Amino acid sequence: MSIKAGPALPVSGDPWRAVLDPLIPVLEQRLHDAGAATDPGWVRGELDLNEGPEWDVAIALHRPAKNSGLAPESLARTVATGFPPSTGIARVQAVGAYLNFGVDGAWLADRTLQEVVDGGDRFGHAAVQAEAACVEHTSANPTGPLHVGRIRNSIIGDTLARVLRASGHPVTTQYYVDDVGRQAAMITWIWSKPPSEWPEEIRGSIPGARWDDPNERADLHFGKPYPAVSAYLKSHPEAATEVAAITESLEVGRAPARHREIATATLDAMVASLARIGVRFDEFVWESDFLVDGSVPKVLERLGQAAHATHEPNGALAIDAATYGLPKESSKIIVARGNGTSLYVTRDLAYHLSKFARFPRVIDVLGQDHLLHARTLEALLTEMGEPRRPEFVLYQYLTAPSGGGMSTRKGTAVYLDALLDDAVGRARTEVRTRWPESPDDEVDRIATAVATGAVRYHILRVAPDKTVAFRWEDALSFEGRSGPFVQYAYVRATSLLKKAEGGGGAFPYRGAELAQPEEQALIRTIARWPRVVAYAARSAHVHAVAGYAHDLAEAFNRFYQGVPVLKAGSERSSRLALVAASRTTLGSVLDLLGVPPLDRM
RNA sequence: GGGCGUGUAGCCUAGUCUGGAUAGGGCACCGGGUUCCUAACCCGGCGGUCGGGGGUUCAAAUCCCCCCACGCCCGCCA
Repeated sequence: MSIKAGPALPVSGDPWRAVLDPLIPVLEQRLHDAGAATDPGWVRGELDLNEGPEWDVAIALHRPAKNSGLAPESLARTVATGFPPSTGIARVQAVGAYLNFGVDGAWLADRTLQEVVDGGDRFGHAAVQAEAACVEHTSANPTGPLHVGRIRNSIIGDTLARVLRASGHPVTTQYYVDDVGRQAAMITWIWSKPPSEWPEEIRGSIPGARWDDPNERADLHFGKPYPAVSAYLKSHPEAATEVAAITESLEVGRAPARHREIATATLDAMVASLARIGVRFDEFVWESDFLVDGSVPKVLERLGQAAHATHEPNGALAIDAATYGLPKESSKIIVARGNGTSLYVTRDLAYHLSKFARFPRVIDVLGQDHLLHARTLEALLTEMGEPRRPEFVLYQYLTAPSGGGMSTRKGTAVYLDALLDDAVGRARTEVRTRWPESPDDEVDRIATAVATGAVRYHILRVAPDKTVAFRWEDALSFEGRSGPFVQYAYVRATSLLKKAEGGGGAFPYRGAELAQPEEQALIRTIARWPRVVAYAARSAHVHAVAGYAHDLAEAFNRFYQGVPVLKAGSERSSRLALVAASRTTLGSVLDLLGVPPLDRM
């Protein structure tokens, strides 16, 4: 199951609306006159873009024919015969039980180019402001470098934020930093003494490089002993007790000296990795804040008085999970330990209350392994009498090349930085063969953008609820359905416009001059963009944007291949206008995907 | 055992919510294309029991039921 983000406002500048809106009542009237009245809204729901060899818009008439006892084929013929003129419609034909409408290509070209000129970079974006939204994503514990298994969260979250912004929502992105859980406590525990005093099992297990290299990045440095510590604690209860003591000290706001420093340094390094692929955060919310400001104790107080609260023999506070049908074997949700300290879900509750106080819409990007946590959170919100709910966007993890999850402990993790380094290296080789004379920093600039585009697109092209196995050769692909493919189309358009010396870039056009099949196909693809934005925002299916990006780039490449522009005759200006519109739309698409645009590559 | 998710050509994938015409792409493979705007491209070919079975329907990849396979989750971890 996947839980989708809610509705988005309709976007502006949709050329198809200018066709469909007036066509619908006409069609309804025709059906009525033919003796096949339809339910209100039926035509609007069924009539949609449905491209065929000779048509753009189609509707199947089986249903109204059946309801009225007519033969579908004859109904289609009756309705098609003598169909009155309608905006943008050039042809109406009945094919079997289908009614097909062909759009006037010149009209659509004029309309679409005008929309792009009017909208500019905001073509396809919402014209009105929607409610403020908070998108929480990534939120990985600051206990070591980010690996690729988690990166889907960051890229989907970042892209969703971009898509929602385009559809009119002022968006705040948040990274929820768990600095008070057991994992953070483990890091603090081991680093609270010099490595020379570490247990041999931990010190000896760190392979290769020095663990005390002061020049090492903080996430690698502080995270290095983590897997060994985790294993060590399982067989050393006295050490586990020490870690528990740290957890308790965090709970009351008395963190050990270096605790925050380590967490901050580690987080900074992780965020720096994400910045390489254009993922940025508006706010970092520290879990400890909710302990310090007293909101967690308040949550516990409310839960203690809740209808299904039970007190365990050792003093732990629980809520009866059976009431909510949660698949908990214990059928209890523990919200406070026997020693009175809070748990992740309790603190998350406080966090969500704080989000509800600020944002009309609250969206959480979560790995599907957190589904039960999401359900638990909802159950506890109900228990507290809180009516509001976050919207969850769930995704499956990327698995390791060997199959199975990526795990630092098992050594199956592929780190984000390693992936990016490889991608940049490969891209550099490609760029160098094309631009042997360019200076190194220029080659690096292009290679970095290409690598970023490849990696982001590789993640975004697949629906989030699909489990995908990470494979280097796929992630580093620069051809076919890839980020660089889209970047390349943008480069071609940019280069063309540069050579055309358009100055302000405003080229007079006449839609009637854009009649080549490649031109018409490209125009139809551009015209679809506003609907793609609206759909992606409504459904939280950001992969629809990636799919569209390929369609648009492909349509442009075919046009580029088949239709001369600079050497064209009287159509030159119109074609340049189409190139400019393509570039604007491609730029907008790249922006929403977070794939960097390039002027050459 | 229960919950959730996934299953579409050799490999990857869109479409499934909201049933509709010949199931779209990409990789790989085979064959073409550059005196011309960047060949990270374009054109053609090859390749499909939409996991299996039943059902509903004029019509099923799509909806319903059963089954199979794989992944994740079911902690006083996060």
